[in-house]
Amino acid sequence: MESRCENCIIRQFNSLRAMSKEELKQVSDSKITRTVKKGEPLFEEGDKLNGVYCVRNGISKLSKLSANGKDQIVKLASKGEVLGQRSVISQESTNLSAIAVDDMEVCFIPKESINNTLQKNPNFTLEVLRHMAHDLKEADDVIVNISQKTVKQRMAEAFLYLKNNFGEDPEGFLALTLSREDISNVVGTATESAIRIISEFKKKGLIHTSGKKIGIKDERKLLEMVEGF
Amino acid sequence: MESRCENCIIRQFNSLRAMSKEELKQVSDSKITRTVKKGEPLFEEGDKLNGVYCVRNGISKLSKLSANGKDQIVKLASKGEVLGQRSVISQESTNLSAIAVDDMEVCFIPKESINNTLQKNPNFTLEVLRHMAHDLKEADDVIVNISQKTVKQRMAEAFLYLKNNFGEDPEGFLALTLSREDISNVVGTATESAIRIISEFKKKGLIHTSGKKIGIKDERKLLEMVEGF
DNA sequence: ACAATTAACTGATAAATATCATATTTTTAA
DNA sequence: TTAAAAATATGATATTTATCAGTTAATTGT
Repeated sequence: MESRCENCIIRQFNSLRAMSKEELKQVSDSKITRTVKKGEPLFEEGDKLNGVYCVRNGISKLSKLSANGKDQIVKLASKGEVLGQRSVISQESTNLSAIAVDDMEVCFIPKESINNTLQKNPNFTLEVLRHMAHDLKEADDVIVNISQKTVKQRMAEAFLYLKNNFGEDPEGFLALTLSREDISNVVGTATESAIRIISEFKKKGLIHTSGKKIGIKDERKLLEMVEGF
Repeated sequence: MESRCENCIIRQFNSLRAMSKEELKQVSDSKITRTVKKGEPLFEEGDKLNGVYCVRNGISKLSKLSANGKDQIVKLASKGEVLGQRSVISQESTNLSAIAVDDMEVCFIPKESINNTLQKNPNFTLEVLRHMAHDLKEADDVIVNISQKTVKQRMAEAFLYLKNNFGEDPEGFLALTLSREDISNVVGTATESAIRIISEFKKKGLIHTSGKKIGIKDERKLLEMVEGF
């Protein structure tokens, strides 16, 4: 199970690929592989992080608690994503909680290895910067979506997002199964509203469900709905 | 009017301060100072940027057009901020428009100077990274605010934000005067709703107005409103 | 396997917000 | 300076969304 970063394919998907052999070796020697059970936190809002987490398997939700007690899910991170980077870079406590949605396997990399490389290897820093630029662009899109689209449109968008990013299982259901509450926290609405819209979409033949599993039936119509037709 | 970056105090407020003398010299030689009149764009959504803009004076709104034809203002940038960085770094067209809210004075810095330094000076890259980490954190906060707070709470927050970031004029009005429409685009609501809430806040003695100028009268109560009391 | 807990669902209603219509004020440009 | 255009303002109403109350279904731990 335990293995060397140098041989880890996951690395190809994130900024660690810009590390030199030497640097990777150091990371590999200091990293700790950890499994996290569904529902358990990797870290929580306000924690001081002593390193970053590289996701090898499973999916984590990044969320922030609001004053009224509801969580808002800001991002769903899967294989290859590095979590906690922002906090380590700005040397502040995290503003987000990371909780496993699936059973996860992650590598913890102490911040020293990261900071060292950030200071010495401009390629690595630039690579991290590019990733963060991408995240920021996505965050801007989320802001516009949330404030300008209806809950129904955002729900449709969420289903398409889940299909495009996490795929479908052999029976045609979304591979990532979220609870209704998690869905409502992604979309930013009340859980009852999310459930109601799921029922409505089902009646209209846009999706089908089985237990908490949801499958997309009419992608075209969902897309039109997102666009506002 | 025209001056050398080496002597520019604005630089202290942004990542350019991490540049070496040599690098600054190159920037200074290639930069172009430009004035932008109120309402004119620095750049528009979809443009390919050939460089970044360093704000010397005035204020710019960064916004994104949504499908329903409304703008969402994602950020207000003032003296010292560098605009267009993300686009230059990720080598994509911008996802935001930058439009002058005030008369502005900006320096255009060709992307070559920036990219050169990004590749060679890890301190500079790290500095840019830190700024972007900060922006990303703020964006996350905006997402949570928009999805979890009422329009009234966000209006109250917007006024406090304007006071804290742009200050007040001698008569106690917010130094940055935005149109009602711009305010609604910051908050993410219909213009009529924004106007209605301004009237309500006025009646309740939270703010006072004179034409389009708005002044904060009861900061404490506004704060309580943001917190949800 | 089953009681207990939690999640999913539905209806009724209230609250928040958007939209449309229209009046008034302010700004702009000829 | 003044007519035209744009921005601000307010009322009436429709729509969207949240909240509360209660039911049914699914999960979990023993």
